[in-house]
Amino acid sequence: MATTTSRATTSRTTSPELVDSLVELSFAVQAILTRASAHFDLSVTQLRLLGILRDRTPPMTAIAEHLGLDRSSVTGLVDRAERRGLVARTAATDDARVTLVRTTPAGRAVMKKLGTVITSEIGALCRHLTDADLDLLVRVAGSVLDTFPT
Amino acid sequence: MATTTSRATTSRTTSPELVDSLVELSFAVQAILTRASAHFDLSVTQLRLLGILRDRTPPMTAIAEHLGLDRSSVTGLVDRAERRGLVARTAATDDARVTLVRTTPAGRAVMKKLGTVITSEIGALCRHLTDADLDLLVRVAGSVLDTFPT
DNA sequence: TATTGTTATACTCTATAACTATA
DNA sequence: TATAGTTATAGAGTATAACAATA
Repeated sequence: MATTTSRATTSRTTSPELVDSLVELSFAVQAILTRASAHFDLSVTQLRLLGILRDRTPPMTAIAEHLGLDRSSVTGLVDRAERRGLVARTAATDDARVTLVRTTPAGRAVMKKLGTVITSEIGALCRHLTDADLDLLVRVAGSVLDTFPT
Repeated sequence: MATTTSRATTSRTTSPELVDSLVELSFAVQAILTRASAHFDLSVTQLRLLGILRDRTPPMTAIAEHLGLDRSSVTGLVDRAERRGLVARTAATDDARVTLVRTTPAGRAVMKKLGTVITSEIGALCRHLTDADLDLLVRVAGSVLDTFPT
């Protein structure tokens, strides 16, 4: 399966090293996010929710699409965040079916603190990289994400 | 925040771009793992369990340490995997308290297929990178992981 | 009829606390 | 006493199916 005798010029084999590197790196970053969020009694999903609401006030359905979740899952997610005073539901004025979600001041305060912690931990993760490697990492990661169908 | 007038020579500020790049990249990889695992009715946690057992037959406690979970969580994890015929518990001969976990042929077959899918998807994620950038990514990711206290 | 959001239900994942068996 | 593993319990996260309200 790894060896293709005749293949298009645009195709190439993917090395096991690349797969392992990216997968392990993603688990390392996720571990940082999990630990930092837990410090504020949040799950990574709650962190992502607050991240989405940082500069938006989207309908429930838009949140579901962003997170790749079913709408019913987002109902519970927002329920729990709202119960803790981190977000608030508001009715849309133009369409009575739509519920908009926004962060509360408490939610924004938590995100600000969390951002500081996460930045520090990511910095520690990369502490042995040269400045040149850091720049390249940002460029390459950005290049990957730009062409990734989210 | 970006300008620090007095700081140690070993310290440096971490750019928001670096944090965003690594976090988003990790979510992209996790999304691939989630989708690929779901294709075989597995969670990412079950995938990690099978990954650990690829070349080991560890005690329950070792699995818990590897995954950063409580031992009781691993009990349920292995229960569900065993119920599906993917792993099997065996008694250790030297210490009657210890339970060893191994993959079954069915578990190894699933992992083989999953590996193919994941490799393909990671390859697609990186399809726009040059060969030089791929090498860089592997080298930098490896460098980060080598110095990361897992 | 189609869309938005919720509810009911069920399963996985996870932790804490208490327990059993063994060392 | 200490360690390995399980059980009981509780809660978060997720999906499917059915539903109400609105478009």
